[in-house]
Amino acid sequence: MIRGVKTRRHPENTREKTYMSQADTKQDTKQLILDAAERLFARNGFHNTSLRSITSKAGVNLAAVNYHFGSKGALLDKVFERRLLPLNKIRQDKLEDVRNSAKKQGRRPGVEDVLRAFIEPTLCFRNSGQGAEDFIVLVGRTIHEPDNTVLKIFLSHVDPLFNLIFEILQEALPDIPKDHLFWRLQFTFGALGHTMCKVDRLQFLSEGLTPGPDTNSLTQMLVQFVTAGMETT
Amino acid sequence: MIRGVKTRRHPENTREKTYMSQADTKQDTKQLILDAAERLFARNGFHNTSLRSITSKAGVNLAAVNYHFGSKGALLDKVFERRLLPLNKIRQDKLEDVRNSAKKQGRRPGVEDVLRAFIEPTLCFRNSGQGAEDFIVLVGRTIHEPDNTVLKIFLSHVDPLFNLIFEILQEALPDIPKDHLFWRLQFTFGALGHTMCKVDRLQFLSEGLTPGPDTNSLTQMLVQFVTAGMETT
DNA sequence: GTTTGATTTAAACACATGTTTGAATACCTG
DNA sequence: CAGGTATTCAAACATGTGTTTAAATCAAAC
Repeated sequence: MIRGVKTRRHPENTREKTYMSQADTKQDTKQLILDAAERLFARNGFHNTSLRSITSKAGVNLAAVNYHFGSKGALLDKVFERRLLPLNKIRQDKLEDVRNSAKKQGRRPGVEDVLRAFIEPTLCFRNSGQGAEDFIVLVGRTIHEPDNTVLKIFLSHVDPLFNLIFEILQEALPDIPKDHLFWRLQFTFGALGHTMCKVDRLQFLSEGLTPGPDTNSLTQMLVQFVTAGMETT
Repeated sequence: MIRGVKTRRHPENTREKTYMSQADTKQDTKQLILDAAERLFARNGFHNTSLRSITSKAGVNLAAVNYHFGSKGALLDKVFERRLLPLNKIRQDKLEDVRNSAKKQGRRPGVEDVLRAFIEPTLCFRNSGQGAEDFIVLVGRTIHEPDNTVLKIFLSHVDPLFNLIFEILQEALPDIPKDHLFWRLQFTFGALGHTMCKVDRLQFLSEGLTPGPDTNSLTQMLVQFVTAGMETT
């Protein structure tokens, strides 16, 4: 947990959950709040979303957020955690697959493989369940979040993964100076984050083109783009 | 002006500025507000910046913002306008230089030239005067701004330029499908916007490397990266 | 049925927000 | 100086914010 969460009657903090058959109901409320918060944070931003709009969308009482999560910031933390735990597992597994199968074959990891291992699960996560599209937009935006409190909550969930892909990229491209590689990875994160934000808002340019590509071809386009940028000499 | 700005005693709306020698003083106050707002919007975001923090940083009265600008949103509009008018002029001129000198020589515009004509003035704008660094961060963040009101204010200033570079890119790469080119340009905007945000916050990854490159080498790295991505087949 | 603890509820709290007001002040014109 | 306008100022306004409280409700345990 990042920020000191004010907890007095927070159920998570009572010694033991004595009555567990109430779990269903409580999980329901928590899920409803998480779902509503995810969507509203993604659409309006953290600071521009009120707890009242969240709870009214979720159909629960205003005090439920502070009761179940402790604070608005802790709620954001849980919104990230719920999706990022499984997503990061997938990305980490794929990245280490690329690394290991290269090592087994006595060669360097392929740049395109590394980038795809990171990008594909991220973009495909959109199609992985209700509300997942909102979450992807939320993440894409949080990368550029001005508020440091919000940014730190997010980074605490993705920092290890960012370090991992940076390591493997160094193995894939040992001849490119480390600081160059660092910035090329930043360019990649920028392109990916932007894609995550804009993928379902076709009205970016004033002309009404861009019928909105499917996830697979978008992934392919992005991987191709950043691979070329990463490998150029 | 984008949003309906509530104006009752707004000086800009009086028929004529009869007494012009007060312009100095008034401009002072407006400049002070613009400077403070630019910095605070960049650091904390639009919604997380209060008019009270702006006016207290500027050393002026709280009511000055509504008096001189009409509303908080109109202030943001002017913050963009002040910097974007000259910056867009430079970028447009450079882009049309590339286009025209190619046409004169009877060849297609060079992809790297096009991208550099857009990226170089943007990143170099950081070094162009006091507060310009803040503005660059502000723009980089606004690209991903959740709030539609804020986003529209920004887009109204950059839309023509985005269309121009898209046109010239199509001339430079006529064999690449239009929708592919569109997304590659989006990837480029994403990478550029991310760079604008992160250029002076070295603490992105947990390791403390990245001594912060100078603007020129960063420009070179980014242009090289996106050129390769744009040209790949 | 009574007790016990978890959860929900309506109300309030304390404070921050953008905006507006009317009087005071500053400044130029005649 | 007088007259008039532009600007500043302190105060208030109306509303929205995250959080807290104490009572009410609920479900299982004994």
